[in-house]
Amino acid sequence: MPELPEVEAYRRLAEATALGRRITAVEAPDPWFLKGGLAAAEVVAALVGSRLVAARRRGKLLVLDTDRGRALGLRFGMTGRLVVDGTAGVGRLLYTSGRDDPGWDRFALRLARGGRLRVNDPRRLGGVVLDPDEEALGPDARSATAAQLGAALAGSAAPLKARLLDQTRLAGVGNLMADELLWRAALLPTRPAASLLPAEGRRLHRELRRTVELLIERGGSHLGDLIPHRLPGGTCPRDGTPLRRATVGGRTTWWCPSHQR
DNA sequence: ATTGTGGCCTGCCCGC
DNA sequence: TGCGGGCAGGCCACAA
Repeated sequence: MPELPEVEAYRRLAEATALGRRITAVEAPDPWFLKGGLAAAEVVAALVGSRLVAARRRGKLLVLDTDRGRALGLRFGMTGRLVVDGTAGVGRLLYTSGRDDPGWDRFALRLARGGRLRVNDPRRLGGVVLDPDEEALGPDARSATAAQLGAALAGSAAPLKARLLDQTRLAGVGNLMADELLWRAALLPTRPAASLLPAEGRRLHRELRRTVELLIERGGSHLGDLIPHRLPGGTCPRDGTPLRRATVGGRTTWWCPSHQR
């Protein structure tokens, strides 16, 4: 599903194909997809006639800046895909259809010379905002320093995984990447966030950086080494131990009871 | 403030 | 063969 690696792929797609192009029209057929009471007419007034000048990402939020100072914020939920001129930002997403049904196009920008930038989202869990509050998000997981990661975990009795998923503390880690990261860092998801020893904190930061880069390179949050084994009967690909499954931080969580401590 | 829970959304998969 | 129930998780509202 769209976590940091997928949204980074969307960002690169938008940057490569849409920058410099003028917005000629806005298609907003689904009022539900416009968040915070936003009206389609407001989006039209803010964007039509302007030109896309930057494609940025913070966590799972994609921000498209225009030359008139307004910014479009796109969220992809669990099943949202970005498609520009018929080219999709990623191949497959886990937990969703492989089809590209036009009826699932929830929002689109028509671009000069006949192109289209659209969000195709079967489950409608994504959304659109104008001038998103980027400061409400924590530091981006790709560039977070060890000190920033430490601050995100400090003083918290919540499960480590819950804190990693808290987008206001650290932006970009979703459920699949959290399981992959903790498996690689050999840390139990249920550990109190503030219980990490200094060496464990350094290890978590090192594995966060590595995991994010690896999954961006592979092209998806579901392309980790643990993820294929997150199934009933699955075993740890490192040591063969049967994986455990439970709900942690409100999400289905899989881990190796042997090497994750 | 912190932490946990439930609901939203809907395509897909499993068992009957 | 069709049907119904459960499942997936990002995000938000709400409660304790």
